[in-house]
Amino acid sequence: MTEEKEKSLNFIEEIVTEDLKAGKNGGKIVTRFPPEPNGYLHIGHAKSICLNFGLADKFGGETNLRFDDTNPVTEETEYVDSIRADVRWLGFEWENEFYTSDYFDNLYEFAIQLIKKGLAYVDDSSAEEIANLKGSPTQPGSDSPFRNRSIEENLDLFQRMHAGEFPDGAKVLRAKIDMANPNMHLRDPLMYRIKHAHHHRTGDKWCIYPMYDFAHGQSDSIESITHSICTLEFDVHRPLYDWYIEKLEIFPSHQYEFARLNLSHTVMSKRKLLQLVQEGIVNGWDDPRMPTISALRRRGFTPSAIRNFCERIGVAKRDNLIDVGLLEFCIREDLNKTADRVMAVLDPLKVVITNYPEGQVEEMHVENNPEDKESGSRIVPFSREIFIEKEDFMEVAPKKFFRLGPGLMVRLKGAYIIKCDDFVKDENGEITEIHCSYIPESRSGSDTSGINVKGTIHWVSAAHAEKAEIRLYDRLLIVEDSSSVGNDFKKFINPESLIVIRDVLVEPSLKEADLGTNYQFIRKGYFCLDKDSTPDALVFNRTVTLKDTWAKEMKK
RNA sequence: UGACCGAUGGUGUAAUGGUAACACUACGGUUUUUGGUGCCGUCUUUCUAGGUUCGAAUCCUAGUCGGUCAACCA
Repeated sequence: MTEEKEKSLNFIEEIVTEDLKAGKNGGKIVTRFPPEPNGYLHIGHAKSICLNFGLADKFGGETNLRFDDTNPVTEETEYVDSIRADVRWLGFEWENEFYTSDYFDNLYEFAIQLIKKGLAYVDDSSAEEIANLKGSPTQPGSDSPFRNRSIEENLDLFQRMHAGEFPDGAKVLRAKIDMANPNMHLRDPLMYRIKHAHHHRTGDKWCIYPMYDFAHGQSDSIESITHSICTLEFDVHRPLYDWYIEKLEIFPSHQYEFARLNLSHTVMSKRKLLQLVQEGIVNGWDDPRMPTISALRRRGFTPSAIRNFCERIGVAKRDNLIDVGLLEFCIREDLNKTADRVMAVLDPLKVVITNYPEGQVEEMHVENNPEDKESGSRIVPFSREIFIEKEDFMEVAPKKFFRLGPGLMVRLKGAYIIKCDDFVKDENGEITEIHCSYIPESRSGSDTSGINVKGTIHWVSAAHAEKAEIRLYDRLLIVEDSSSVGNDFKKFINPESLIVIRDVLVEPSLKEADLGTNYQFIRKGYFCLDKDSTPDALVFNRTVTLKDTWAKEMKK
């Protein structure tokens, strides 16, 4: 019985389904992911990546990775490399790797064609003059004095622009459409500008570069992209996208727009992210507080959790603000099933088990993951002196406190039940040490004591523990919707977005921790080794906390 | 004061003229050697006003609210 429930399609999948049914494009579907290599990919890009590659996967098509590199002054190879790595890490493989700059010759030829058709002209106006004549959304623009040059003159001028005869900004090539069109993008948009700049791929071959609008649709067309998917703000560009394709009489790619991802408690714009990096508010693009793919990776997120998140948030056209809690849910859901459990004590309190023989060490076999029976077990040494969390002991315990306090009993995870007999305070009234006795018959796995305890706590053996540094990460901003505070977002950085704890005590097995392996520190959250870690100085990042209903209860 | 896009629980997303549902959140219960996980349950929804129709979240009209558009950026 393969009774799979028909999952409803998003509106783009519906369009594709209909196109396929109608036999459009010979039953083929080709998409593309077109980042500009001027920054790092973030979770919003992941949504687009999952959409584009997912569509091709689902309908038997192909997806190209195309670097939209038409602006030589902002684009760099460093970004190309990081983007490639991020897309692969997310689990996608592209059919072709292309660059808009691959098409500079074609684009130049397209421009000549439009000039010859009397649909493009060279304008000597300055940027300011062009802006002034453009009008405003509510006010029609007016024609440039250069609008009616002859085809011959335009051809000559454009070729001389190409040949490098003019300085930057002296002239532009514009499409001749309609200066009074209610759509600003149709008011004789710029096609080419002069930039005597070195390009990361074409070097110094060109001194004129095409604008986005004159490059994107034609690049789609050259690659026979059937469904060109972009975000909502390009909706107003679509008439122009179609205009170029129509006038050039080339393969009719079509553009479809969806609402970009907005995530709560963070910023997503490249400009703002760059600001955080440049002003040292975070420690680079992969600072685990950033919403970039590289940061999420470093923080311990998995590709499948991110893909799952992108699936859950859906695809539609209305503006949205996704609660980062959903992303946290997705990573917990994944890691719960896959991450091995280990023990680490973040805020240690010494426990002496007074009736346990001095010098004795027992090797406890502790299961790695109760959710995965295949995961086996590991050995954790137990001895007379151990450390537990300070917060797991209270001198005066409230009624439902299932942990340690005078006379109270708990199970030490994977070991014995202990009972608190006494505790030691220093001159400040601070509890420095507690004394317990253990129940020898209660050893985990062979418990004949018949004692039932409510609480189980984690611990590490004092003589065997490793020291580590732990970095606790939390949401970047204290405001939900960063768009509500605009450029003031830096005033809302969460002061607790990063808390470093040194001298954390972790169980000895973590000495062998690998980069890229996720762990659950029992009762504390999911962690992974950070790249700053060395064999002598372990560093772990907290990916996300565990759900903590007790903490919630205490807040009431 | 123009053009375009949008509006379904707290947050997202479905329902494609025929019983408004799914996930997350919140809250309760249960299980548990993680106050984790699992399982069960509860709360909460069609922007407004007209119209078409036997029947409207869905179609039409108007309004309201939100977003986008005036870079030689993409």
